[in-house]
Amino acid sequence: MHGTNGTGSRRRFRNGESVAVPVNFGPLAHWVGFNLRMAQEAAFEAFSRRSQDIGESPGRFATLTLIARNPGISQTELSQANGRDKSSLTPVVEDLVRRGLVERKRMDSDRRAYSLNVTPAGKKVLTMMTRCARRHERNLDHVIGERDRKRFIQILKRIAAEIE
Amino acid sequence: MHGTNGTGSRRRFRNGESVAVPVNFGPLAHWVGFNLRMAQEAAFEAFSRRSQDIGESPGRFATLTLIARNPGISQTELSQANGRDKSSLTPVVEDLVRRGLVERKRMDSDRRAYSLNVTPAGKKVLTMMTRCARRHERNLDHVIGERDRKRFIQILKRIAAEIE
DNA sequence: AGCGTATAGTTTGGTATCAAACTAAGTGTT
DNA sequence: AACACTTAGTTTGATACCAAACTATACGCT
Repeated sequence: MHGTNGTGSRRRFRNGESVAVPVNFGPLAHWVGFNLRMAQEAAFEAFSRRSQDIGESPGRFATLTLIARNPGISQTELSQANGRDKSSLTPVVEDLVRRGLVERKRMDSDRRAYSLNVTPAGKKVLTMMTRCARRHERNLDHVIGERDRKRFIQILKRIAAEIE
Repeated sequence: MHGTNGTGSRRRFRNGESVAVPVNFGPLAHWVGFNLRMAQEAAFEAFSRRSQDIGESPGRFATLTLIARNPGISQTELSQANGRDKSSLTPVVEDLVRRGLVERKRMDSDRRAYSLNVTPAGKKVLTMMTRCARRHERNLDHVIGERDRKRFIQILKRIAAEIE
């Protein structure tokens, strides 16, 4: 950090002197939408850095966890649970299969659908990813504070479920 | 809504009957990162739909507000306040200028930098966008609940500022 | 069985984003 | 003044995503 000044100030000239002037966020400062985005991106970015250490991307993590917890899940079900369009999943699953972390076979009951399962190799990777995610979560917990945590998550869940 | 079932269940056969089986989210259910992402995306998506009504994109909104509140701000300062890379801003500002909502001129003090200002036409658009955003916020407030709102935003701000 | 409709997954086209390389202008040191 | 270094903004290349069009099954109705 040298030339950067976070997200909170800018340089302006005021009677011949360069001084730090705080950025005026106007109504954004009090609005949920804006702060939700900033928080999400900061958290994502932090997790991204962490998961680089084990050579994985954050997007793979939720996907692999959901497959592991729901053996035989289809891609459409998976995409819904994961909150992404099914078309976004195509390259992700392709990659996981190519790397031998996930096995994919046609369902007997519906030959259109695939049945996804985590392989033993996938389970090993998932264990590492989970450890990494837990460290990240501990970090978040620390920022949030133990007594607000539960309530905070509840509100997030309500927003995801109820907003229209 | 017909074939969809939200993000909470999947169809499975169990003794000859197709029944709804809840998706198992495993540790994701209790983790901040995952829920933060789901909430942010739901809120963004809702705001996206709203701002379509007035023919604008959500990304333009924060940008225009920040320029209006900080006349003469430079693109780099703006990108930092907005939490985006400066290169992401190039096409956005280009578009706002092209549509006559923002005026851009070189700074006298530094000929590399641009000085951004909202035009009268831009102010008109911003007024509409703000009204639209306020409706969205009222909706979020309703989901969050008035007594938790302040604390909730505080936590979001802390995450954005303190996570590493 | 045959026809129309619905569904699972892929493909395609477009947008938003970042990171790194680049250009042009500013700053500092000698 | 010459040189290296920094900084503002753009360009380029890559990734992640969505929405709509598409292909192939599957289902439902007659």
